[in-house]
Formats: sequence, C-alpha cells, structure tokens
Amino acid sequence: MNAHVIKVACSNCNLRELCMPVGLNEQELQRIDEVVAVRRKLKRGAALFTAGEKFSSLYAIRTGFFKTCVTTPDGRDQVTGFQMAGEIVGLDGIVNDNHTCDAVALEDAEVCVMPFDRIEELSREVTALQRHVHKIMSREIVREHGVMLLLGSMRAEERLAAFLLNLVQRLNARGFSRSELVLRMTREEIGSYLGLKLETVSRTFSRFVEERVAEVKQRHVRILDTDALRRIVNSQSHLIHG
Amino acid sequence: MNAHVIKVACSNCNLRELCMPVGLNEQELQRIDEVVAVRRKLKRGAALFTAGEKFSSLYAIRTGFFKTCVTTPDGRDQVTGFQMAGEIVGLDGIVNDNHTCDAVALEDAEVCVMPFDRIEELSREVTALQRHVHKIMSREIVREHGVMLLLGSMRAEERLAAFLLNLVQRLNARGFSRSELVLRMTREEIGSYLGLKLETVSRTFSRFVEERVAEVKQRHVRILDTDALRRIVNSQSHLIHG
DNA sequence: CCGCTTGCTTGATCTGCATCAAACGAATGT
DNA sequence: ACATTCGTTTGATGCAGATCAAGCAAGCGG
Repeated sequence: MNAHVIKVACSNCNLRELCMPVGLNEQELQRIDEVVAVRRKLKRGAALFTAGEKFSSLYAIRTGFFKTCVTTPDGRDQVTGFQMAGEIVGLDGIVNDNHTCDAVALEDAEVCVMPFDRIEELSREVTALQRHVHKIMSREIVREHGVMLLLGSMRAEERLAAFLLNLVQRLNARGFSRSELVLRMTREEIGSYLGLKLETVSRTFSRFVEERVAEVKQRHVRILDTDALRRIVNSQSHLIHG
Repeated sequence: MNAHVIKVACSNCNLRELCMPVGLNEQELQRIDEVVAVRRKLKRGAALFTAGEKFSSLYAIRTGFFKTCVTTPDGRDQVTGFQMAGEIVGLDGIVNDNHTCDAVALEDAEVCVMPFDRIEELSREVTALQRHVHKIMSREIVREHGVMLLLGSMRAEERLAAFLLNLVQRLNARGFSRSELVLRMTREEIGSYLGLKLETVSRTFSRFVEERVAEVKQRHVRILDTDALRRIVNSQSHLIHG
C-alpha cells in the first residue's frame, strides 16, 4: 500500500512553522519528531483515506494538493475543501474512529503520517502541541463557517471570487505569486465545492476574463485586479433593496 | 453582566453524559467539577458572546436553545447552527483567541461557563477529557460537512426535511417526542441556516402539510410521516437524468 | 501521426427559488 | 380591550443558475 515509507523528522522540516507549533525549546522539538511515524507518497487520483475507513492518524501534507469530499449513499457528492502543503487532513475521523469523507490527491503528493494516539500522548506533555492541535481544529471549524456563508448567501460571481482570493492568499503564504496560480482541480470539483455546476464555473471565469479581472487559460489563472475581486465578494448585491 | 452566577458541579448534573466523558472514576469525576467555573443565565435574545469578543471559555448549554451566526462587514448574515441542552458552543474562538461568530439565546437559557485554560490543564491529566474535547471538535467539523452538503447540493424540500429530521433526532436523544417539536427559531433564521428565504421556508412547510407529511401550526410541528421525510432527503432528484 | 478520452467553453432553454407585495394572525404592551 | 409590532402565509412575477446540447482544445496511448 505505502510504496514509499521514509522515516523523517519535523525538527528540520521547512514546513514546520505551517503544521507545527512555534516557539518550542530544544527538548520539545525533539519530542515533536516522535509525532510523525512515516511519510507516505500518493499518486495523482489516489485516496489518502476514504469514508468508512478506520481512523488512526492525522496527515500533514508535505507536497501536493488534496481535495476532501463527502458522498451520500444516494450518490450526492460534495467537495468540502482543498488542502495544500502544511495543512492537516483527517480531523473528521476523530469523533467516531472512522473517516467520514474521502481525501484524494489531485496531484502526486507526499504526506506525514501522524498517529493520533501519539499526538494525544505527546500533547499531554507538550502544552504548545496541545494548544496547537486545538487551534488547528478550531481553524477548520471557522473555515467551514466561511464556506457556509458562501454557500448560503453568495452569488456565483462572489463565490468564485472568494474562492480565488482564498487560494492565492494561501499560496502566497507559501511563497508563491499573489496573482498567478495553477488550479489543481477541475471545473466540476470547483463547482462541487462552491455549490455550482461546472458550466456556471466556466461561464463565471469567462465573465472575469471579459471584465479584465483575470486571465484564464484552462487551469492557468492570472489575477489582473485583486481589488475588483474583493469588491465582487463584498458586493452586497443581495441588499440593494435593503 | 452576569445577573445570576451560581457555583455548581458536573458530577451530579443530569446532562453529564451529553457534555462530559463517560466512564470516569470517582477521582476523575471530582476533578471534572473544576472545569465549570460558574453558570450564567441569559434572557431570550441575549448574546452569550459576539464576534470580536475575547475568547476565554467554552459553554455547555444547560437549558434553552441557541443559534450561532456569522456576520460579514457588508451585512451578510448566516446562521451556522442551532444548539440545545448538552451541546457545547464557543469552539470558534480558540484559533485566534477571539470569537468569530455570535451565540444568541433563542429562549431564556442557562449555560455552564468552562474556562478554556482550565479545560486544557485538566485534559492534560484526565485522558478521557482530552479525548472528549477532541471528539467534540471533530463532531462539529463533521456536522458542518453535512451542512455544506445540504447547502451545496440539496433542493429546498430536501433541506427542510433534513433540518426537521435532525432536530427531532436530537430532541429525541434528550427524551422528547420523535414526532412533535416546537421550533425555537423564526422562519427567517431557519432560512438563513438552510440558505433559503423565509418565504421559501414557509411555502415548503405548507407543501409538507398539503402532502400530509407534517402538521404545522406556527412553530408547532408534528411529523406525520418520518419515512416520507427521509425519502425526500434521499430523493436523488438531481440525478433523475444521471 | 491519428484517434480517443477527458475537460472546457458556449449557446439555448427551462425552472426553482428569490423578489415584490399584500394581508393576516399572534404576541406584547398600554 | 385595543393598538402596535413582529412573524407568517400566500400570490404574482422575475431572474440566476441549472439543464440540455454541441463543439472544441489538450493530453495520451498506440
């Protein structure tokens, strides 16, 4: 199953400040290394875990890009998030010791496997780790609030603008351009995440191009006017008559 | 601010199995009592906390019914959840030490105030509490996945049916009828939660009445055909041509 | 190089829900 | 008991996005 399994350390990982607490002393840093059991490589399209699978570990993404999605028995499908390097996936599995969604690599990827009982054990001793785990889970809750707001009250243009702004912001935090990006997912996956059909996503991209807000060539996107995107998100279009 | 402040213990609280871990020994039970600092009473309409407010505590609902909602600077509003006795609110505040949403009592209510640093301290010592805190946060993440699915891919009828089924299920777990309930929130609040306008909520209720699926008199709802509701939720209406 | 598959774009039409509007019922305070 | 306010219901109309449909571009295997 795990084609490549490599034992490694967080203490000298350049993504540490993204997925691990900061301000640890020497001793704590060494203990943190115990959190990661192994690394695991995944091919594009492969699932890191799937709904129903036994939960045992959280995963820190080292390289690559993931989507998480829930599927109902009747075949409905909803992308619940896109995750990139330094982000943690698997939190959904804690509550019932089973994963409730799939995590799928959208490109070749590598993750750090962190057995959850080891995380719990260590976070009883290293306060900063305990706090960090709590923050990560809380952050996910807050992120999902944002998605609910988006799905519940935004129009297609606003949704896609918010989506793009969020993506470049996160990419920028990882040293990438704040105006240029390559989408790792299909129009259909974007649509699923945003509660839109793929045709609507495509048309909305085209409208952005017409309005000179962005250049879009397949999955290559160059944002020409970030402020315009921000204005679109805060358009209050739904309140014109309020 | 806190008109009524009463010191109390979890160990003899009849809601303990809802908001605290089970299977604790005598000693652990006593320690758990330290988690709750005080209780706090709220009048209908009062906010337990609001967005921007400093985070310090989680709250276990003892009596009453709450909504949580996020508001954007441009006046958009989204109800992110409804909470009842035994449920925990405030998890959103952990990540940035500030609350990011409002929690408002929809009827006179009482909560147990649990200072978060005390929770963290104690959960370093009581493994069952640590596990419990993790499960509560994970459960919230999973719940929100469900809401995203609902908002992203369900039709009005399906959303309202899912909403009703979820409410009675939770009420039933608290000893109430599995067919009769009193809504604590307005049509507008239901609509905000479900991504619908209040008129659509009202019309959908009327349709349920026509179809003899439920009786609805203002906020009093009697479910006549639970299976019909379940069928509506799993209708696959969006896949007829798939 | 070609043929195939997969993903994307664009057009035409349809529809579910929003919007606008009005009236009604229930709760609240005087 | 009454007026006022707030929440709800119901009807008429409009529109954003879904659906249906066709063609196109890119990647890939043979």
